[in-house]
Amino acid sequence: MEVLLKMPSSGGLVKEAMKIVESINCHGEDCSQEARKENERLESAKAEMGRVREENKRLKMMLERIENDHKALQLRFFDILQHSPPKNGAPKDVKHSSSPGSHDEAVMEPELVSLCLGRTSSPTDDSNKKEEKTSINNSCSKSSNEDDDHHGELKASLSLALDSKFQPSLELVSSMSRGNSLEETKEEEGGETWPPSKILKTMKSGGDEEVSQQNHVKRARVSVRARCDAPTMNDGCRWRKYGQKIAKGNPRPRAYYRCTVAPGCPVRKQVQRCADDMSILITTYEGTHNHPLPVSATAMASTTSAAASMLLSGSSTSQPGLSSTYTSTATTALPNGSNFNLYDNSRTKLFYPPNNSSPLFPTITLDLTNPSSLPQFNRFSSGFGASAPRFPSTSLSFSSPDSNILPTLLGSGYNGYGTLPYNQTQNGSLNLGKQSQLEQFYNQPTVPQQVLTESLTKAITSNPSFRSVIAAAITSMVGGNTSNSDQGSGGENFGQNLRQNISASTNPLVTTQNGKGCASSYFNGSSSSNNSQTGSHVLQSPQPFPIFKSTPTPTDNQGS
DNA sequence: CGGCTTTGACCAGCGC
DNA sequence: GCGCTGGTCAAAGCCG
Repeated sequence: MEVLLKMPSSGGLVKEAMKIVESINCHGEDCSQEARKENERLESAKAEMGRVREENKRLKMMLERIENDHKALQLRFFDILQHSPPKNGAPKDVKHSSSPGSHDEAVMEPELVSLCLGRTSSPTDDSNKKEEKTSINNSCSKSSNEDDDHHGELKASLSLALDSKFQPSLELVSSMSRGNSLEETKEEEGGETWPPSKILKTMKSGGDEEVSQQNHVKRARVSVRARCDAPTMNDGCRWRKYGQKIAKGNPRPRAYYRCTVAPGCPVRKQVQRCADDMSILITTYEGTHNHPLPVSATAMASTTSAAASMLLSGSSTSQPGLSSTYTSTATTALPNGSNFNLYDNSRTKLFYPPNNSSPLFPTITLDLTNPSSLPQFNRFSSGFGASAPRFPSTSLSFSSPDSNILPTLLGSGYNGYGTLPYNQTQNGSLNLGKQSQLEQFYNQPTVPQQVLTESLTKAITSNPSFRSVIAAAITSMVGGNTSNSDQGSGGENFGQNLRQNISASTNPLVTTQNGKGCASSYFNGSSSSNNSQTGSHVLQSPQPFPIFKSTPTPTDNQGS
């Protein structure tokens, strides 16, 4: 693995070394001059290595600091649990969320991956509304907890893992639920966030407890913009269309789909063409799968989960009065976008739209249409269609040109909550969104590649299941588009190498894709949307996702 | 026949 | 209260 990770080395060190090796073989009179030059190169290489060492040291310090933060948060979490009166045993659920009832669900097929989009609540009893305040994420926690009981299974919960290192995330949720967020409180007291009352009725009458567990949880919407000629994106899940509407401001109808992989799965998606560019398909995902996902669906699920987690993390930490050590220092100068710091160097950061007074359904947008405009953080997504957004929208860019961001990301402790294995650097994971950063990072001539290599090697080898997860994630980022030679060699090679060698490289997204990718053409230019949405940040992936290929959906639900 | 799509109706939230 | 809009339901029809 280590060798594989080192393969993508594309930076100056390797080149320098090659040149030095070449110089050793030189013959003739120019050798002395050449040798002098090579000496100089050697010196510069040494200097660079020194810089790398310093960087390494810096990263280690950062990691230490994050671990300390984590421990503090963990202590704080337990402290809060002890001091707050238990609500129907909810805290206990947080700690030990595995229950006999959930066990069956958690026992998954080896090729299934449990993915949680956004946050979930406890799958225990939908009538215990209060319990949900403290048992958010339990459903995913269970999966992760079960993971411990089923080593070797290809499972990856993209939400809260019960690894102790994830505890701070629970604290964040807990803190938020205790009333630091007015909106959240109102939401919870109102008792209706998602699904709507009708759905609730249906769920209750239908006796599907799994579905109703997700009530009252602030839910992120993850909107994916991608060029796609097909009616919908093939994200690996099975969807059933249950409605279609003409949305205001967009002549194209909006189609509503429901996940049918499992009978009671609450996950919905909305599909709509962009009003300004009909070739852009906007798919908005809502909810959390309450069932194992086929591997083919993990790429999208992991992507959306990562985005949702990022969004939710940001939204939670931005709540005024939040009794968390996580504070927002993100600066956004939107919409002009010249200043957009996702993170600072100290703590988990959020990127939250300035206009976030009522984040009932915060939306995060993954803009996969414009990988070429990396410095553009101000690419505003229309969110969903061209209609005025009902909810504040957050869009982020996966592709920051700032190489400094990666060390921050890698050690940012972004495992705030809504955690994903991808986010857990210190837990041997890598944020999916950061994956792209990583690719960029690799392309920087001065990056400490060895540091990264070691970190990644450690991360990957420390967690067997993570190997498969990262493979799926990387596959989703780079796997399906090997033909795009102009997309940065380092990261892509990295992904390819991983994809070819990691055990879970059987991702159907890779193996079955037939070149009908919808996102093969990139959006270049800024005409894609009028996107006047205030405070939107766009997640842009420098790599098109292989999932955006034609879907078997026979009918064109986008109308014409 | 089962699963899916289509489509008009219905409902809830929100702003005026 | 009314109208607008988004979201969902459910009957009807289609399809393999």
